Amino acid sequence: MRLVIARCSVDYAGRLSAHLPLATRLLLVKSDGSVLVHSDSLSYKPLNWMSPPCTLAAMEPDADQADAGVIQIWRVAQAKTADLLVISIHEILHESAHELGHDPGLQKDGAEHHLQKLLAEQIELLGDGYRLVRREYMTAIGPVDLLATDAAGGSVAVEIKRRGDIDGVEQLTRYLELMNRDPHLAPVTGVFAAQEIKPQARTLAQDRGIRCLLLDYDAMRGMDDSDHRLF
Amino acid sequence: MRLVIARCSVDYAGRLSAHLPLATRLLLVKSDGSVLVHSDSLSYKPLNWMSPPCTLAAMEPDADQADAGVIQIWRVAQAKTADLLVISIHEILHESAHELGHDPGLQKDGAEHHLQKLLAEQIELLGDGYRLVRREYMTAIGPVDLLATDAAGGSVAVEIKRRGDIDGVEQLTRYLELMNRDPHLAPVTGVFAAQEIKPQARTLAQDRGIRCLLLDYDAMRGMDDSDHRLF
DNA sequence: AGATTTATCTCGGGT
DNA sequence: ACCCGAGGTAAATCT
Repeated sequence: MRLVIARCSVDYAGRLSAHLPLATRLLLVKSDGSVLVHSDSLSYKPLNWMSPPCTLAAMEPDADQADAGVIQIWRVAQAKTADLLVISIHEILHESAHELGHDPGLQKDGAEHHLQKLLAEQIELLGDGYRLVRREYMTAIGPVDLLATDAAGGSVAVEIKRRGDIDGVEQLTRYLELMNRDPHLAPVTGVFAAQEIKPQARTLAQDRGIRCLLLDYDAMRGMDDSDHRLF
Repeated sequence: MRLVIARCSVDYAGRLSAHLPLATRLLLVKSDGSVLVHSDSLSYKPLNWMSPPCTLAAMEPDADQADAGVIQIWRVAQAKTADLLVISIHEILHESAHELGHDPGLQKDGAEHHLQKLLAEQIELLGDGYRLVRREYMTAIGPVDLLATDAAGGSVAVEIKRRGDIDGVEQLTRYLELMNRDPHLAPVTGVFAAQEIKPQARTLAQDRGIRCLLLDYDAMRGMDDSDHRLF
């Protein structure tokens, strides 16, 4: 990622044509080549930008442009469409480059993780006498979301999804098959917990003796006060 | 504007709750207090953000957080709603602040101007024998987009819009009324040219003897080579 | 992969 | 002030 603070003007020609007069702005060049032009205020979205895939070419200004005070031209072209972003740089006030690495962050599995955390804290939602053994219980083929014990002390594997689909049931089935080979755990029963369970998934689960549990996210959040005392 | 490259995790609690695991990201603090969290790829929009008006408070981590490697906590609170963004900073790799000044903002009317320029160059789209008199022909109540003459030498006033609406027809009607009082110009006929003309506008125009002309922006751009030699 | 729906939508214009 | 619709919509989800 490259950060450049520069006095520049910007022209965009594509689905519409737009122009940004000369001013000091942040130019943000991401590692995929995309470019964002940000001002110091108003809104999370850039004044102008180019989405990947695109190519950035830094060019020398021609005589006219140099006379007008331009020291460098950035030409950002979309790979597929004819969209073109041209940044005329008059002065560079700051420039730095940084290696950020890949970002693991997706808020999607954040929600699923949150659901997992909430159900771990409210394990009684599985039924009376249930107790949590551990979250992310590791097996040879991957972590089971929750491992618990029922009132009789039997092992229970819980797979948590935001939307329960057939492949979620298949996944849990593989875990159960493996875990039931372990004499320390067996017999292990399964619970398929999700905010929404598709009819096909429910049918498949019932056919395999897996219990389905609908989760009420809002109610679970309401029970949990950690949202209100977040740090 | 403050730029911070930091290893951090992010929690957002508001209309939804989301979590970003520990990774290196760009934290962008604008002068209005708003905060943007950007990763190095994918999308022009931040992974997470807080819109103004909001307040940013930098806090010391508590004992547990310090043990987990947190060196600073940013707490960004929305002024009106209960939205809260918490950034747990583990390491700061870069930090700089910059004074950008006010941004004059985006000129979006560029499309209409571009359309005017293209139609002026391709005035034959109005019909055979048409010739351009001038762009932005000045009248007492404002400039008419194009003034032309038809094959018979009669005056033609052209109003250009991106989306042709009723008020565009009204505007042209006022121009025509005024110009037809000028013995040097009269009689003046009207052409309402737009990429898209609303049915109501078309009906009104026809009722007033104004001709409607649909403009094919892409075709007109294709005819014009100045797009290809933009800089 | 293409179509459809959502969004902490944003942003403007009109009433 | 609220309502409505477009967006260089972008991005997630469904088929």
